[in-house]
Amino acid sequence: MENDLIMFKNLLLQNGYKFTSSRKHILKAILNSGTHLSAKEICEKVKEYHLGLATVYRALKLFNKLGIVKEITLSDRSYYELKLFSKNPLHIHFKCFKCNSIIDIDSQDLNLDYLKLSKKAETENNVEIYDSNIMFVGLCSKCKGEVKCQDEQNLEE
Amino acid sequence: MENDLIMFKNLLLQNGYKFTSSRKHILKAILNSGTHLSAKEICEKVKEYHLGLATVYRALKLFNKLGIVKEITLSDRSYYELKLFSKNPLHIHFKCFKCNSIIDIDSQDLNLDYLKLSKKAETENNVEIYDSNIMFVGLCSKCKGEVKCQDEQNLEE
DNA sequence: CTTGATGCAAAGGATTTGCACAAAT
DNA sequence: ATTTGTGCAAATCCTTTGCATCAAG
Repeated sequence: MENDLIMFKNLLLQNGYKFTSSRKHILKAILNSGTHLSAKEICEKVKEYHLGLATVYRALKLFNKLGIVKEITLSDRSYYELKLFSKNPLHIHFKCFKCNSIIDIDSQDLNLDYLKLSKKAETENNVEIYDSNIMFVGLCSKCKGEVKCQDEQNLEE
Repeated sequence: MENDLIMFKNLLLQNGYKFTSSRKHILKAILNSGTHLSAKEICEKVKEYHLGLATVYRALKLFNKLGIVKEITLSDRSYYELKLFSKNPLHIHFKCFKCNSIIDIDSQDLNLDYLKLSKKAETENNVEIYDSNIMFVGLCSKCKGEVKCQDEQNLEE
């Protein structure tokens, strides 16, 4: 079992939760994907083990509570991505309204600015910030020039 | 009729949409509130005119398309707030996970930083940013010290 | 063994849609 | 007159829950 998985196992056990095979498979799916997945997508990735959607949701909720994954909500769906032990614990998301793709904006520079902004907001407003989300919406580099696009729906409407 | 309303009327007409009394009432409700409202809350505010929820949703979707309102999504609900002609077209939201209140963080300073961040992301990633959302999650100043809170649900769980 | 976890199906809540009717241009 | 908008209820989609059963510690 990979190192990360062992850490997650301990984290669960230390908090009084069981490290079941369902949870292991779900965790592995998220670990291996390296991106944000919806509950349904995760269910797809582990379908060989026949886990119910409800189980996936319950596991994700738990992982979110333990800080293992981060939930990002978008219009009407939620996506989950690795948060703990991730190489990029903090990052900015960009959503293209034309092709609907979501990309991670990762630059040392931007993340630093982001962090600074967060700290400033914290002190200026006398609040305690535990988490934050930034989502930019616009046209991705591919769609900027194109007239046609993989998802025409948003254009026509 | 207020000035803003006339502008909205023209905006609708110029785009081939009708300026119906339903739309007027919904628009006024948003204008007068000065904050973010859910579809249901808006429906409540205009209940004297007996508009169906579906009508409210349809109007909000249209207003969003025309850039009149901004849709912000949170966990599983959507909220709508004035965007066009608003005094604060861009601002940072903060959500307290204890009392669930959402507050607008408005400071010249922070918004400037935010804008800079957005511009930098745009050039660095070769994308076109049309809109953006920042949401911080944590403890508001009221809840920071308190043990008890108006919404206990989130504590117990 | 004991308690927490799972599967299934049913419930829930937000949003959308089909259709006949009403209202704006 | 036409075309777009509305109301209602039904349909959808994502997510949660109840309950009997199963498996981890």
